Amino acid sequence: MATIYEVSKLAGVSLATVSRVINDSNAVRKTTKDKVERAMKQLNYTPNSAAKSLASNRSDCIGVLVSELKSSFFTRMMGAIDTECRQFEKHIVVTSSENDALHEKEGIEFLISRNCDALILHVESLSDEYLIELSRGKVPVVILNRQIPQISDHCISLNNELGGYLATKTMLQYGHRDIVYIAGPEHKKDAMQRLAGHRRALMEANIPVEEARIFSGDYLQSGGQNGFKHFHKSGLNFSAVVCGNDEMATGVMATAREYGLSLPEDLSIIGFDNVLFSQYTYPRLTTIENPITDMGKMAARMIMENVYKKSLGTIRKSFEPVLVPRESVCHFDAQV
Amino acid sequence: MATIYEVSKLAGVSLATVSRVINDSNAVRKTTKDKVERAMKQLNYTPNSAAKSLASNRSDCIGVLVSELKSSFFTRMMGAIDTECRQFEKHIVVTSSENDALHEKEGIEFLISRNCDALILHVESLSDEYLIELSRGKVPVVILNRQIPQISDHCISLNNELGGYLATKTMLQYGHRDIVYIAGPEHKKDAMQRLAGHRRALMEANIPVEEARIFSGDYLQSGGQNGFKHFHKSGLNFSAVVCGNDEMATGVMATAREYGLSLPEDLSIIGFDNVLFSQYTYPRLTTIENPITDMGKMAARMIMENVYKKSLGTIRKSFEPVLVPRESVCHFDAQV
DNA sequence: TTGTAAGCGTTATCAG
DNA sequence: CTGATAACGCTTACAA
Repeated sequence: MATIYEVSKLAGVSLATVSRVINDSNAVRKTTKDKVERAMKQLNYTPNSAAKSLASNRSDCIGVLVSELKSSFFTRMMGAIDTECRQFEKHIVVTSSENDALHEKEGIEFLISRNCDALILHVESLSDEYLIELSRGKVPVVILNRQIPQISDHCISLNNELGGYLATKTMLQYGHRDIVYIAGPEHKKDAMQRLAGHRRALMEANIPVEEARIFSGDYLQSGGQNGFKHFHKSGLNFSAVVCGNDEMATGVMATAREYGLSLPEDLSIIGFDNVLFSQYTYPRLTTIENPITDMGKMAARMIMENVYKKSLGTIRKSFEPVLVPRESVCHFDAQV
Repeated sequence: MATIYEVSKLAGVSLATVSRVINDSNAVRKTTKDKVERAMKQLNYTPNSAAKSLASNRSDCIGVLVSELKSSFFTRMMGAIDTECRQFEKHIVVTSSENDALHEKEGIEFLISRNCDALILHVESLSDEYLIELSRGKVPVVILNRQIPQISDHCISLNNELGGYLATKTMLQYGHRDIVYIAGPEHKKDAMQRLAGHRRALMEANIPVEEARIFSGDYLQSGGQNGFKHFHKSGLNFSAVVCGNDEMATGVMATAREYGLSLPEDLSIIGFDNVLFSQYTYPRLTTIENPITDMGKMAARMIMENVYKKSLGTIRKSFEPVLVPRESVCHFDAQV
């Protein structure tokens, strides 16, 4: 590998000048710049990123921590981040925490020890306090999919409450009155916000909010299965089930069929997130779009702007979900 | 950030000694080791990875290039690689090429310029020649999901032919004789191997291989849709369709329903890969397992062994697919 | 077992 | 606009 030194010798200039043309900092006379560039090409020179990093105290790398790597949800997010970063020659170092606070902390330390210039975090278990503390530290942090008031300028978040509202509102508009809700885990903020939106929609429609019509699931397919069984056993009457996410919605689908219901005629189901497979279910799942790719993109842009001083257009920090109408919800009238 | 120099001063030893305890190389007397470790803890010291990298010419980072980031297939692979790497304090730098040769080449150069110690590649468009050339170069390479005879010791691959054989064999065992096949793109090796397996199964059953019963799809849902329509229009009789992958299988499912068939009674369908959503379809998709996580893990291990000289157990380089029986295939007799 | 000192390939601060 | 030269924080012969 050729070094900057060899380039400078071949071009007949000093190290400093070569460095300048590499980073096109300062003004360099066009002719010398050409000379240097020719030399670089001739030697097939590529800068050594470690040396660069050591000298400049910048790694041009952005750490991304996601709570789990296996879900397609996170993949979309990462893809968006990577695409955005590569446009500016930055790269991402990815790691995942298996969804518990200890691993999340470890992941963060790991990324920091890697000299990442900034961090994009999608964490669920870590406390607000820890994140507030972290964001006061040296490495810039963007927190995805979470709203922490004290550091809201570091946060990119989705209006989950509105999403929950929309989901239930949709059911109401389709004429459903007997609705049950399968919520995500109680310790997850987004789950509780989605549930709050559900409550608001009911109240707005003057339908009493009965706790017996709310089941606390786990955001996994099993949550939907258990939720459906729970409500079935309870003897409650219901024509529609609103789910905290798509995974649980598929669980409901599968279990409802086991119990002999046909979908969507006997039961309307709505999910949340619009994950990839929601369009592969049958009937295709009506759901609420979670604009995670846009959010990822904005996270990357925030860093480009704040850390690397690139100026891009405006940066959006709060996102609103919209309905994705498909076939898993149908009019109550159409049901027997 | 504390440096190794401050640690050495506090501990009253030389730089070299501190370095030794960090890398627990050579023997260091227990008492001095303790002294140094205490100093490190006290100063909250973490090594600067750029400096380490520059001095040692090692980055402790492994570049991973996948052809696309958005599919859940690749996520599983990456998750497995990451998990394995972190056990040895290595990390992965991920990037994606949008599935064309130019981007794949760029991605590789990008990773190399990042001083990755090794590369794990899942590429489809790049030629064998390029990869052979690359693997003769300086940075060690592992090629996932592809078999190149000249450099087979760099390759971790799946027996796709066997998978294709198993898929069709399954249909035969369920009594189907009128089978059509929707293949992946002709320029993809794995697609052609799977198809070859299909052919072998038919021949073994003394069923003539008719080219009219093979459709060339695109590995996407649309491939399944087009394939089904094609066969439907052709007037061919068929009770079973074997698909080159799961995405196309879902396309067939959706389109068959549009045409009024009920599944699986009117049509048996089998996929390939066992991607996440294949268990969310209805009926749940019978498919062939692609052990991509195990393959990813082995790729990581190969590097741990060859590059970082960790010795792990035996490393498996070739994998065999197995059937994942679910409900999308049923006995021909059961069909009307 | 420990210390000394010469790099590793850049960037950045001064002068000029 | 360009050139010396000192960092940057660590590894690694080589000595002791």
